[in-house]
Amino acid sequence: MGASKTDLFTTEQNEIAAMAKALAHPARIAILQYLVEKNVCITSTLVEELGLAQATTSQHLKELKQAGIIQGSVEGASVCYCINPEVWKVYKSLFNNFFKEIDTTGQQCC
Amino acid sequence: MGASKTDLFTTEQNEIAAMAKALAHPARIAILQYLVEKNVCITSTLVEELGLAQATTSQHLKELKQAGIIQGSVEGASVCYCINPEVWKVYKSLFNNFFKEIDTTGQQCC
DNA sequence: AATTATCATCGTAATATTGCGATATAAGAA
DNA sequence: TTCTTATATCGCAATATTACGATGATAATT
Repeated sequence: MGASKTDLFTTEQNEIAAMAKALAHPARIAILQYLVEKNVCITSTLVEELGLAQATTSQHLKELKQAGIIQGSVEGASVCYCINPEVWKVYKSLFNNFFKEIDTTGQQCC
Repeated sequence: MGASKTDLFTTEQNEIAAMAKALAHPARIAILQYLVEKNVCITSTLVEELGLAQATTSQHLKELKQAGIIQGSVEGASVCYCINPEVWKVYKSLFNNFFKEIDTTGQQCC
């Protein structure tokens, strides 16, 4: 198979999973951290930064862009990427919500 | 390929990515939500709940257990799973940290 | 106009994930 | 003991992901 049975789950569950999937690679985490740190947008200094091939880096950027968490604008010959603040907030609040209530006082069998 | 080049990235980056990977499937999100809601530990009422085959459900539980976020204890013939509160907190704080500072006032090119 | 630099995309190889039926294992009931 | 119930694991098929070189496309430089 290899494909998730998305129809079995709620929209929210699928959304959270999709967001998590976008973050499920160290290179993509590294890209996001870099973009947050250098507030300024980056082209592909990232290629040098990451140590991955240009094609691979481009592919990871594409995934992040498709997830909506970053956006890119053409800047002459190069492309400038940066965090999409609104989507960033959505991610933030969704994960915050997800990890919120956990009642340790309830009975546990393990 | 299909395997990530983990050696290129920091331990933190690999950790966050690994955590995100554990959450990167709607069935696993559903399992965690169910375990949080029913504070009480569950065996495989989950199989009925999820609508996936028993083998598939077991596999997802295994992944969550390997990620450390849930733990299971044998309860006679059945197994009782529940959230691991400490690891849950680690996830919570790591994601919180990751999504923390974002300076929208900085100059942006997109 | 020709060359170079910066990306994106295509094609391909290696590996991982998802899903399920079938089978194994262990506990409890008949 | 034999049968049932509850899980885990094996083996397979379908698909997805990761990575890279090669090739395009476009903009800037010479």
